[in-house]
Amino acid sequence: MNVLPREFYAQPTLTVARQLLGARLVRLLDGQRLAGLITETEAYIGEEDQGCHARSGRTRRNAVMYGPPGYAYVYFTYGMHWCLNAVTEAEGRPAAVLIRAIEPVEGVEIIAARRRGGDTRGPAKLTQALGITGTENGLDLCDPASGLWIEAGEPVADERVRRGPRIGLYTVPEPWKSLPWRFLVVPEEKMIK
DNA sequence: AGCACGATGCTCT
DNA sequence: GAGCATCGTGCTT
Repeated sequence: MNVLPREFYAQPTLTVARQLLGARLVRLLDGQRLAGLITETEAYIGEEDQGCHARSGRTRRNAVMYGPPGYAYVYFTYGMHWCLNAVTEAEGRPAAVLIRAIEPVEGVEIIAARRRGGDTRGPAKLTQALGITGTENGLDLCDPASGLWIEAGEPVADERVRRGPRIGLYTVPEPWKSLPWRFLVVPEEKMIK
């Protein structure tokens, strides 16, 4: 067990988003250890980022983002979905990395049962698979006692990483809408070539 | 394989 | 009252 320390999350958000690829997201649920390797992330950086939930300043919803790094920011959206972020940078600066996809590696059968077909590619799909809801908002990702944490994984080489615009920011103005702040691991089967 | 759309309810103005 | 950091379905190429 090699839990990522708070200093890791205190780094610039783009660095954290890139370095989280390949890391192991672990969830202790009903005494069972569920885990997946992170394969897609997005960075949301400060009140100046018009795609960030903190664009209009601090509210009750986004308060965790203003706190110290290494905590879980879990928000509710579209009337039915929960999404998981890791808070980054110094306390007082609202920034976080949205975890958009994982590849299940532990508790695969349980994950498959919680998610039809075991599909965990999608920010609301992985939270459903791991049983993450508003209850987990504000949990310390650096403390396994919280039941939700991230461990160091296999480093992912630059050749396997793609960057692009963040997903779903339909009404966000440029340049924020198009900044390449999304990071994803190219699937093994598509690497041939 | 890709696009369009409806579901559904919390959060903030 | 408007606006979502989405997902599943159903229909079109």
